[in-house]
Amino acid sequence: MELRADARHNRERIIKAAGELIAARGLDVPMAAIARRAGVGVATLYRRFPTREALMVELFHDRLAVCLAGVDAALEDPDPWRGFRTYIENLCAMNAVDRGLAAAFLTEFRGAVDFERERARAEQGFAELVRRAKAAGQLRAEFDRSDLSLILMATDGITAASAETAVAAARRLAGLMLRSFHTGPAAPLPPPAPLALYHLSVPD
Amino acid sequence: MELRADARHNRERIIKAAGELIAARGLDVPMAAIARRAGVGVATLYRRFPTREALMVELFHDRLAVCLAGVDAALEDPDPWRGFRTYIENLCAMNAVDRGLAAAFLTEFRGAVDFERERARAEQGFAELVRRAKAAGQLRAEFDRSDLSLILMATDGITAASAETAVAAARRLAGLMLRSFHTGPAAPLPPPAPLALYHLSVPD
DNA sequence: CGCTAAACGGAGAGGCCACTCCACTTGAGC
DNA sequence: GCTCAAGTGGAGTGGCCTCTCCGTTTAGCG
Repeated sequence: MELRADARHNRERIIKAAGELIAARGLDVPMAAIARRAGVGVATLYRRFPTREALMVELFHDRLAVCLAGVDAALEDPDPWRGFRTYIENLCAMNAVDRGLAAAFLTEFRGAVDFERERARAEQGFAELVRRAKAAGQLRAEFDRSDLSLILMATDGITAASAETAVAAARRLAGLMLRSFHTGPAAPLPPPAPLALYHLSVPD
Repeated sequence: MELRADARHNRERIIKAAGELIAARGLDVPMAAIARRAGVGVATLYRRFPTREALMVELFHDRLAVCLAGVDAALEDPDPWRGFRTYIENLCAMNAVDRGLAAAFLTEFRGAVDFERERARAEQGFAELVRRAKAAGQLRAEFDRSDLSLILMATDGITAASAETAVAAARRLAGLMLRSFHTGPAAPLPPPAPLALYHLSVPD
């Protein structure tokens, strides 16, 4: 069934608003906040996306497309290690900026078949990236598929803790990981990131 | 003012319950759940700890003591690198098991002076550990104070994502970090951890 | 235009949370 | 063992969240 023009318009505004909010504030932004930012009522939001999860699938779809594009770009690099490295670096950088990106890569949606197919494709491309870098003798054999998840989750932990310095910290983390997985001499590290502590005021 | 015997008893039960719950389920367990597990009413909990933060300070105190003890133990190791390495490894391992530990190290309590003093002491001890390991030429000069926070936050991200495999993943992460900061030849890595994806069911 | 199905928004139901109030119970000093 | 301040538990309050109901508005077709 075709959506009416105004409905289609609102749908796009919702997706845009949700994307911005999730990128900035994390996955658990209230639905009401999304609706407000999109300039629609909550009912409209729920009519278009019957559950919170449905909205997430839609959002993650775009993120996943970005990841996939990154893999393809990396595969075109004639230098397998450089391809691998810049892919990891970019992924970490994007993850630090958009707090919904890692989730797109890391959550399995039971029932969203086309989403799952696309993710499988991204994983396959990444596997090829890994294979080539290993074959070139630049990526240690120790690198495991699961290490990508490890890196992503670790970056998540950093961005969750300190949003301001997240990009710098994520960059440094990526540098550390890459150095550890690289066979060659240690590459220079991105500068340390001044990570702030959480603050808690304890009243008397 | 002295607490009555029953009150003191309940206070201890509350601390015990809160510690167990936070270790297992993270920092945001409901106060009611803590009270239930301690076998007391919520009012009792709040009478003893007027705010959630007050309870946290109490809990973090113990955790911090553990960290401090670890630093002292590490300082006694005649091999500075081994001291540094095992300290990081232990910290990551403990952090993977107790989801409140990193928070103890990473949150600043305005107004809880003795807590802050103790944390400063832990940081100082760690700085000495770093100094020695660097002086021995085993820890790269690149290691920065903030990198400890980085490691802790990264471990947090991993344990938050997948509790079951957290210890294995934390171990591997620690291995990766240490390898990256070590001057010598690459040490073997802990085995990869099979990180599960998040699951989200999307209804039709 | 005018009609109507489609789309809309806001009020509200229901759940979970932190935190409080108060009528009842009990430890411990005499 | 009496007394009563100290201690207690559970019901209640108000806030925030997800998701629904329903009276009103509007796009778009003839």
